[in-house]
Amino acid sequence: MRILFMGTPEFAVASLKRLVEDGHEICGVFTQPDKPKNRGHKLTPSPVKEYAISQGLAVYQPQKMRDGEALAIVRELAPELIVVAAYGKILPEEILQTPPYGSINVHSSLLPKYRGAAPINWAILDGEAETGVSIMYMAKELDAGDVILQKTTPIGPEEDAQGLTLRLAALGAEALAEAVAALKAGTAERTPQDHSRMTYASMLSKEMSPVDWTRSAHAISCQIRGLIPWPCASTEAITGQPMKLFAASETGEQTSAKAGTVLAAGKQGIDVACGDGKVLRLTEIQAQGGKRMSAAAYLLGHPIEC
RNA sequence: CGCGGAGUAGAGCAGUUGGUAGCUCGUCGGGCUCAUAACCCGGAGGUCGCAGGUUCGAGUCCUGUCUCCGCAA
Repeated sequence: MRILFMGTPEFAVASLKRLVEDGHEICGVFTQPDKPKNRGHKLTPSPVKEYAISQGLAVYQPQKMRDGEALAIVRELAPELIVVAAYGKILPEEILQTPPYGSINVHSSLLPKYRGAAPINWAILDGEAETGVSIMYMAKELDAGDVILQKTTPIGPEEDAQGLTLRLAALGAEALAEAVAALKAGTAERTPQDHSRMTYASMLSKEMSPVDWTRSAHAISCQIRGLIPWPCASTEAITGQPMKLFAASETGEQTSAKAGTVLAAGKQGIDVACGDGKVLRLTEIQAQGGKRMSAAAYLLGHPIEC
């Protein structure tokens, strides 16, 4: 099938790659314009752009979607189908309706839950037991279109958002391949979402980082895992300075110590008392100006008395 | 040229006003113990990111360069 692909981050690369490998004709790739990122404000191309170029695909990076220019490009490319995966721009209906097969989206949640920008993170933050991917037709309202198919996967008790993103990217590519095949065969289903059950996964922000130790050990574990790789949970409870938290495990032990108290610091990690009387063991951390490292390694150079 | 921090043993860190390179852990050998992530004794392991410069002498001061990290985006 002749497909126009739109996507930006690493998550979208898996889907684009699958379409290429399945032998579809990718007539063009839309991705966000290169942005000044990192130190030194270096102009950085998106992962999708890098992959597209490596495959010799035509890349388009329109600044605006509504000034007519993007629409003109789409009409000229004349795709049979538009596939969108984490593109990061809202597309006007004129564009969505241009291809004969319409426009479909790879979304990393079980719609109607977690519409919006950060569905993977919020599924973990909320302590969900499972999540998945949805392939749906794109509608005017964000992530509200009819669903073609979904795939479900359990969330591991120690899994963080970064690892889950990788798994969902692969699962999404798999689902996308099936959906495109079904569309081509004319057997694609079309199930409207139950809009009364929809939830919205808002963008993450740094304000979500500080750990409130009066919450339960499990809730804090979810917070740590859900905010990786950005903005990351942080606490000043250990040294008085903000410290990023990358991994922790619930020990199951009970304590009567006040929430936020450091109970022990050793090879296994740093044990901190939580609000529900349980103990959370921090195992991977990053001090200011330092690298991400195991709690044990950190303690070798920064002894903690307790 | 957005602001700032850091490169020293396998890992994490210290190193004062330039003067024999240290600590904790790990590792290797030996000992103790019913046993252990415990304890005791001993050993190995570093061109101090790289390249120049100042000096009798540079981990330390100066210049350049590479890499990494935090903030900001």
